Amino acid sequence: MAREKEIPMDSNPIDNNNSLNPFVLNSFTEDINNPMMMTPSPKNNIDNENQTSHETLKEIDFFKVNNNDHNKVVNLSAFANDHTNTPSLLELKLNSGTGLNLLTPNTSSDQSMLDDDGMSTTSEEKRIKNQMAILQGELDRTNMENRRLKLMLDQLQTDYDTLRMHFNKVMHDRMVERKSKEKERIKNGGVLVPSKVIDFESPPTVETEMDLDPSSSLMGRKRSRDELGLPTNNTDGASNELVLQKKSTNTVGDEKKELGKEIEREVIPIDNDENTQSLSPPNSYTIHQAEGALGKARVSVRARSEIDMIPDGGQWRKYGQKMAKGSPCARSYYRCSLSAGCPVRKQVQRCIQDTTIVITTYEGFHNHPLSPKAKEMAQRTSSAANMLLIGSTSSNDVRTPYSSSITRTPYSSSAAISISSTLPVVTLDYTQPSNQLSKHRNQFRILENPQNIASSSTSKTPQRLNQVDTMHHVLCDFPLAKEVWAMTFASILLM
DNA sequence: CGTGTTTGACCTGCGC
DNA sequence: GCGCAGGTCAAACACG
Ligand SMILES: [Zn+2]
Repeated sequence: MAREKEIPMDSNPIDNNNSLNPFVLNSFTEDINNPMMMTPSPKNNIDNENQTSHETLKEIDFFKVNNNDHNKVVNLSAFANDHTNTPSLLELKLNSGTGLNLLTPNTSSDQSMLDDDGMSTTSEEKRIKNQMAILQGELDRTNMENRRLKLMLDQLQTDYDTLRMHFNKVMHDRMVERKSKEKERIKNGGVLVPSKVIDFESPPTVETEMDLDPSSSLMGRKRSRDELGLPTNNTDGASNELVLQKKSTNTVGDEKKELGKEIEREVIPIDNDENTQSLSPPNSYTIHQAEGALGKARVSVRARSEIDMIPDGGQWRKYGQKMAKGSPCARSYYRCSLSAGCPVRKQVQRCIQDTTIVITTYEGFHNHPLSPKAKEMAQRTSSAANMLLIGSTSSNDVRTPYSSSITRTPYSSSAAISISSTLPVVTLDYTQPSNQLSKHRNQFRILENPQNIASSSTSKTPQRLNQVDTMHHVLCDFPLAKEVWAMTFASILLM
């Protein structure tokens, strides 16, 4: 079969460093049975490219969407040189989504035809020219479409940046306000905050100390994303500064002990409008973050995976393994080995109830920039999402039926994932289908001080197990832009 | 030889 | 103080 060439569809490919997911105008739907469909499979395409690298200078994947969504998939491969002046042959195949399925004879075969005939007929030339013209027209159209999509991407990015900046500003204002309030409250003695589930559809109460104004926020210290224990997200527009409120959750007697040891972070809903949920954050969630004196942050990720080590772009060195009590599965301890002295650690353990679920818990902040690989991963789908997507079989589509739930446990349970102490854990749960989550929307929970819980349920394993079971309690939903919010939650630890 | 894994020993916090 | 369990250390080992 004659060698194929591909036409450039866009001489201005989207920068791979684009912080948004590199949409891949992926692969045509293949029709193997159609002899006219000469475009090879993606794999073959790559092979072909390797073989003819001098001809096919560049292949660009613009958008990558759900593999199951073939109708929306367009795959464009392109020469980097100016195709408009390329007299050589062309195969352009656009899939059914565009209604295009254009194919012209191979150059060589054309040439041979001409040679065979000696003198080419004018009609033949005209036919070819017509086809070229048609192709050119389609090319132009496709280029226009590419530009339009790229503009949309840029616009999205811009909007996101703007929103983030606004969010940061509001958070900062809140922070100042809350700090002063907090000082006063500490002066007067702390008040215990009971565990409570708040329904956002109910009117807010003063008692909850939650600010339900979507535009409101709290604020905490911000840290470089590169320091995040989780793989950082380097998306320029994704420096999601979330909200933090430092609470005095204890009685005066325990105050000294607890102060500086625990910070409770509350994240306020940005947008509760269902119509804008594609870019909306979870309605709300709260996060206990053990930090302060310990300087630790912790995020637990639940994802279905056959392998224990979910590829998160990080470089980890195993330093220990233990058989957790009551669990047939060993728990592994890893330390970041990207930089000497990096305090970031992670634990990997399979869930007792469902051994297909891998629970990975990250702790601490990196003291170094992340590896290019980790950054790249973060740029593409965000590292968090990348980890989370493991279980959903390779789809990068933000429209996957999987949602993540985010919750936090006031302390780690030995049943599910046991990390020392009573430090709370932020849990990203990507093991449940979204339809199981939807009913819990608009809910979040304020949990009481971990210390209080721990002391109130002393060594009661059943309760602990129960706690783990309810770890699935859904605090938010990610109907569309789950990657965005995975990044957001990953960056919680930056504050 | 550098890096990562394995694994028994050791440390620490907590409950009794 | 003792025992238990989680977490960490570090020597031995494996591997490229
Ligand atoms: Zn690190």
